[in-house]
Amino acid sequence: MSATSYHHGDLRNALLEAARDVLEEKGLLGFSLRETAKRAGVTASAPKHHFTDTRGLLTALSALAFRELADELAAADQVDGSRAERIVAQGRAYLSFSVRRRSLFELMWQADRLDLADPELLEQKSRAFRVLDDRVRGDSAPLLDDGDPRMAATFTRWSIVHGFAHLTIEGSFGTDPTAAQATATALLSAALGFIVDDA
Amino acid sequence: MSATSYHHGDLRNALLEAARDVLEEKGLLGFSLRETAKRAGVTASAPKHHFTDTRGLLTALSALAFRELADELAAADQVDGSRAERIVAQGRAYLSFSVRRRSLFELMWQADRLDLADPELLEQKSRAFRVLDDRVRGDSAPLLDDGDPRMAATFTRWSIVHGFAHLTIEGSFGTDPTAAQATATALLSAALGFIVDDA
DNA sequence: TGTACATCAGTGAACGCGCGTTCACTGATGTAC
DNA sequence: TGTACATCAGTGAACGCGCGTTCACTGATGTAC
Repeated sequence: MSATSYHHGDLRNALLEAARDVLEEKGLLGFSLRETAKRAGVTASAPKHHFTDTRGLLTALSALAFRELADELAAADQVDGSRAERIVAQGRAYLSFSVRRRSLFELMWQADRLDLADPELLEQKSRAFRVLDDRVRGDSAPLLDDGDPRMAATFTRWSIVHGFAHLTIEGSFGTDPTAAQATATALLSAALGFIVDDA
Repeated sequence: MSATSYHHGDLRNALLEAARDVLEEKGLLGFSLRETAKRAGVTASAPKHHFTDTRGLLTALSALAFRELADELAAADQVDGSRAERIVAQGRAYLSFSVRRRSLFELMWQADRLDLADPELLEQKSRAFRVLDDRVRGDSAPLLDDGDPRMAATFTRWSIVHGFAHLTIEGSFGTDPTAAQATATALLSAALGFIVDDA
C-alpha cells in the first residue's frame, strides 16, 4: 500500500474512518457519502466497490461501533467486586460510551438508516447484549429468546441504562455534557442498586 | 374560511397536520417542507409566512406532541389506586404514546432538527415532565432544578420508562410492535414496582 | 355607507445546491502457462 | 523468467432529483376617514 498508488490498498477501512469523522463533525443529519469519499481522498464513485450504498456503509460502521461498545462493556466487567458492582460498572461504561461517541451512538439506533438484517451488525449487537447479560456470559445462546422469562432482568437493566444514556445526550439532564453525565451516573448507580438482586 | 378562497384561513394548523402525516408516512428521514406544503394544498413558499423554516415547523409540531403526551400522562394519572399504581399507569401511557406516534416521538428527541430554545417547546416539554413528577404535580416550580436531590426519583423513573420506550420502537424487544409493547409493558411495571417507594 | 389604501397571505416561476448514481475509461494487480 | 490476459479498484465527467429559498406578483382582508 503506497500513498501515491492508484489503488488505495485499504479503502474500505479508510472510508469507515472517514465516515466516523464526518459523523462526529456534521452529525447524522449532515452525513453524506460524497463528503466521506472526499475525506478519504477518493472520488465519489469509489465507495461503490466496497459498500453498495450509504446504508451499507453506515451499517458497517454501526457494526464496528457495537463491537467497540461490547469491548468497553467487557472491560468494565473485569472490575473486582460483587455482581452488583460489575453491573454498575457496565452501566457507567455504557453511559460513557454514549456521551463520548454521541453521533455514533445515535446512529446505532436509527433503524431508518441501517440494514437491520445485516449479519455482521446482528452479530456485534448481540455480542454487546450478551456482555450486558451476565447470566449467559460466555454462552453462545441465541439472542432474544422471547419466551424466556429469565431474559426479563437483562432487558430491564438494559432499558434503564439506555434510558439514562439517551436522556443524557439529548440534554434532559442539562446542556453541559460532563455535568449531565455525572448526574446520570449517580442516579443510574442508585437505580441499578434497587434493581439488582445481589444474591 | 372558504375552501376555494385565495387565503387559506388556517394554514398554520393545516401545515402542522400535513407535517404529521408526512412524518408518519415517510419517517423523519424522508420529511420535507415541500411535501408538507403540497399536502396542505399550498405552494412551497407559503409556509414561510407561518414558520421561518423547516426547523421552525418541526419545533412547533414537537411542542404540540409534548402537549399531547402531557395530556395522556395526566389522563393516565387519574386512575384509582395507590401512588405506585398511578406511576405505573403513567409509564404505560408513555410507552403507548411512543409506539402509537412513533415518528413523532422520535422527532421529539432529535435535538438536531429542533430549536431547543423555543419557548413553546420548552413550556410543553416541562409540562409533560411536571406531570411525570408526581412530587410537584400542580406546582409551577421551574423544571430541572439541578441541585435538588428530590429530583432524582423523577429522573430515574423517567429514564426507565424512556429506555423501555426507545428500545421498544427501535425493535430490540422484537419486530412485532404489539408484542414488543406487551413485553415492555410487563417488564416496565415490574421495574417501577422495584423502584417506587410506596409509602 | 363608501372609498382609498395599507397590510397580509398567498402564487408560481426560477435558482443554485449537494446529493446519490451512471458510465465509459484506465491503471495496477494477480494468474496461467 | 517472461508474457498475455483477466480481474480488480480506482477516475472523472455527467445526469437527474428534490430540496430550501428568492422574488416579483396578486388577490383578499382590514382599517381610516
